[in-house]
Amino acid sequence: MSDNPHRPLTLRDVSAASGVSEMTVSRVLRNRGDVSEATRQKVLTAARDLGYVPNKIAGALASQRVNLVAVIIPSLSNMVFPEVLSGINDVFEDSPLQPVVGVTDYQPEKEERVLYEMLSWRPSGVIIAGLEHSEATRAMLAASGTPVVEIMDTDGKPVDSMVGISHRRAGAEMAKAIIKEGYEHIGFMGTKMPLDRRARKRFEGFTEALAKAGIEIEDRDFYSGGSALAKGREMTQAMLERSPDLDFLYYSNDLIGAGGLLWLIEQGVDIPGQIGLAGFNGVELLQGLPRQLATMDACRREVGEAAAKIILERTGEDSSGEARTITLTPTISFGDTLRRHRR
Amino acid sequence: MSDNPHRPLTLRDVSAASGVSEMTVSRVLRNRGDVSEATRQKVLTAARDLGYVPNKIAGALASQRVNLVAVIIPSLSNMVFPEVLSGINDVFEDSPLQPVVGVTDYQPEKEERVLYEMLSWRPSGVIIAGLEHSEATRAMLAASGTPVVEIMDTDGKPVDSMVGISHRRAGAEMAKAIIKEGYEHIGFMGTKMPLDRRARKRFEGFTEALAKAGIEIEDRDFYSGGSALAKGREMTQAMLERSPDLDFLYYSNDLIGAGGLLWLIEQGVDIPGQIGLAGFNGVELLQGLPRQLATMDACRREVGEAAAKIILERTGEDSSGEARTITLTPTISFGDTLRRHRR
DNA sequence: TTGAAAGCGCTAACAT
DNA sequence: ATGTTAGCGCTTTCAA
Repeated sequence: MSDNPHRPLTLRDVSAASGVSEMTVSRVLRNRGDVSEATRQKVLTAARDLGYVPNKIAGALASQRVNLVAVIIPSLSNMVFPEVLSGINDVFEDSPLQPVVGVTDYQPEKEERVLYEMLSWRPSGVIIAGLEHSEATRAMLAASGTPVVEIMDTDGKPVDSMVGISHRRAGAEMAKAIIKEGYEHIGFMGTKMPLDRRARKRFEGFTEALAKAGIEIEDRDFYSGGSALAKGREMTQAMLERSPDLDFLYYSNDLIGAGGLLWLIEQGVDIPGQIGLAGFNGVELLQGLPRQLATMDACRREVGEAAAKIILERTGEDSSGEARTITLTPTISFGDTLRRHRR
Repeated sequence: MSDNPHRPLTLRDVSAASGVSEMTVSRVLRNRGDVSEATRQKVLTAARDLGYVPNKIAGALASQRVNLVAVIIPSLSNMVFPEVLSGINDVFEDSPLQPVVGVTDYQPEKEERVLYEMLSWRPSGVIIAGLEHSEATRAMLAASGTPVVEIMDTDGKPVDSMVGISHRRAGAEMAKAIIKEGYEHIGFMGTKMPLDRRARKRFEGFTEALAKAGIEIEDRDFYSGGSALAKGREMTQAMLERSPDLDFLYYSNDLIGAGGLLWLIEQGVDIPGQIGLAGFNGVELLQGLPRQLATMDACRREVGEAAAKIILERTGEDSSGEARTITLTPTISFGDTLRRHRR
């Protein structure tokens, strides 16, 4: 109750227990330099017996090397980012690097705080979602002295490297496909998230491409909160009551699209004849619906992998590679809700 | 190209720029001790102008205090853990603590590695999923000298604190509800994951409760990989072809249950009259299906919140509170697939 | 192959 | 209210 009952073990303890200098113990534990097999075993045994866990805080301070990579994303509840993370994880799996995740809830101020907090641990790299950041955030990224990869979007100028798709172009491609299939009366549904810049870019690309074909969106609606599937249902019903002439519904994400799809099936609507549908993201989870929703893959896993690889290559011994830009190309999957031939 | 072109800033730089001692700069930046408003401003201005970001590695080493909490979970791709995380995040939101997430993919050896890695950063607390760990993992947890909360399960003996539900009991409760509603010919479908101990405990609780009523599971099947919704569909079809007399299907998770539900609806099966269905998890995402699947909430968010609160209270100035056990009680939601009255 | 000394950037503890 | 000194636990560098 008086003296430290549980002082954490240090190299010194292992050194004492094994009769080997701290320095040599350190070498053994890091597999650095030449150590005789005999002392090696002595040290390893002592460390194991004591249950010694090295202190990376001290190690990092002394060596000026940190194996942490900051990963900053807007959300986890959203199917998309976990998949990016899993791509990152896979690439770092057999490297010394370790991702540390921070979540911003799509709030620029929170992004700023989270980044500051993470930079204070002097990570070896930063992977951050999006290209739009506060002035201060951009300044911190630029001054961080560590490779930065902005992901998920390539419509803009990165601080350093970037990996993603063009959401403008994704929206435009979908618009072209819809037009090509002969649909003309188009409605749009999305989330009420002014801060989701990527969704907005998609929408802009979409409307611009329609405009070029002389088509305008005839109805639109935005939701926030609640279960996406249920919202998709409700919004679809409401929109079709309001605008019964629509022949195509473009949803900003697959989940609300699926809700709409389920409702339309129940109503006995002919899909994709009477009404066509498309979502966005290529959510694998939805394979197994009565019909496959048309969608466009956001290349989430590939984005994560590519970003992690960039950090890896710019962190290696040689290091200092150039800033890179990788633009992935999403492909449309037509599913059963976007017909392939004109009527 | 020769001299450090980008030496990270230190307190010393801020000290020099502001003409205030390092110690006082440190005090200002941490809001500790009395500092005159005048010097305070000088320091803050200098720090901001330089773009100084404190080095927490050095800070942590010097103060022997780390505001990191290790959170170790099996998976992110699975709807359930992100929700636990978000509960944890919320509680830590306005505290100095910061969660750091590690993923084990349900592999005990990976759990061991991840824990070791995280303990080497000397976190202020550990939140780890499950009660079953390797010998070495338990030893590390016990010796960590930091509060440990094992979450999601309370069927077993914790190293320190635990928060969760009894999966045995959850399985048993569902069995009782099914029996009470008059179903007698029961099939089970789940994931082929011997390492998901919680799913297994649910299954055991389920079969034991059935056995007490003299009922045995008449068919069972397990899947791995692929889209859960699609698998639920396929397995359900296969099982009913094999065992056409079944009148109830219990699924180990909501997603495969939803797949089964969709298929049965398409087949025009009378639900819950001819066949009843239930899943597990209370996945909010599924609100919006044509029918609401009966399920049982795993209290994911609450578990995360409670665990974070335990860490918080045991980390506070007073600290050292006792180990705690919190058993949450999941409730059945009957939805539209588990009838409320006997035929 | 092994060891000794110095110091990473910060904060605790003690002056003043 | 501010400054000084020592040292956190490790690694780097240099010496033996």
